[in-house]
Amino acid sequence: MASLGELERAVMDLLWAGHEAATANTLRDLLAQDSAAVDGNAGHQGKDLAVTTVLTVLSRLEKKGLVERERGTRPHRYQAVSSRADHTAELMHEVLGSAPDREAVLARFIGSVTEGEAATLRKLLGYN
Amino acid sequence: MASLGELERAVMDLLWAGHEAATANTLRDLLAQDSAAVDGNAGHQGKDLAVTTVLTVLSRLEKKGLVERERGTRPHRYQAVSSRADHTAELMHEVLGSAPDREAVLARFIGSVTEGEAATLRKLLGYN
DNA sequence: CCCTATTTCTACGTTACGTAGAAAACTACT
DNA sequence: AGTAGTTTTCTACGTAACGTAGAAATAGGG
Repeated sequence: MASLGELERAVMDLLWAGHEAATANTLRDLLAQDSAAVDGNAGHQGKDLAVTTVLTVLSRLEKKGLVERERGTRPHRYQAVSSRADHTAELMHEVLGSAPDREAVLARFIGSVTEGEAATLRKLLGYN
Repeated sequence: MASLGELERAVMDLLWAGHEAATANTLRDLLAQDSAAVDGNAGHQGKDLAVTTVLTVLSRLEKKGLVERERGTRPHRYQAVSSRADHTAELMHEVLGSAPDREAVLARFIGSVTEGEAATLRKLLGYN
């Protein structure tokens, strides 16, 4: 239920970028950043969307619980509820799910992780 | 691109069950199993679907690359291309993606894993 | 009080999915 | 071979999600 469309993801990317810096974005900010992304960026094309389009997407993201909106200030301020890393990790858990074969899944998962990441994981799992 | 609908997942569950046993399922098999699932099973309701419905779903799953169909035999035989565990692990990697913050994601992910699973992971990662 | 920026409402096109009828292809039985 | 039953293909419709945006309502600023 937490899958994102292409544009939704693009918007979340902008909001996530601001999440680190605890930035509260206005619609204008987002549109500006989006246009700026035209240069260089391979992923999303800065398609010069209508403002209402982005607004709609923001509303949908809010309904999905991914975005929080400050309604007090006049240009409302939008921000990601959680960091991209948190969100992604949550998604991973969702995918892993409550299958009866969780451990088998983890085994396969670990099997195809880079050595560097394996090292990171060892560190994270603590020294037994 | 590999997200499944409710019915698609139900069908995959049947096929995955057969995957272990290297069983090649015919449409009849699947329908029978599905009806059988009416008893007890909490998840999917054995809704007594039309045969064509299941066929359609199987075709879509085939197009998605999740199901392989033997066209030689007359009642075609359907089977999951990979085990559920493999598929799920793959999905997890897909979610983890090629983000620049892969390690951060892994950190969050590990943070919310049960102790039993953590132990499993340690084992899988080798004694370091 | 009026203009402009912002937000809300409403809506349309596309695609994925659940669902299945009609028809075609094939098997089997007489 | 002819007919009946089974299996597969083709086509299609309804719903929901998402990209997209116009029209209208709202709120500040001068």
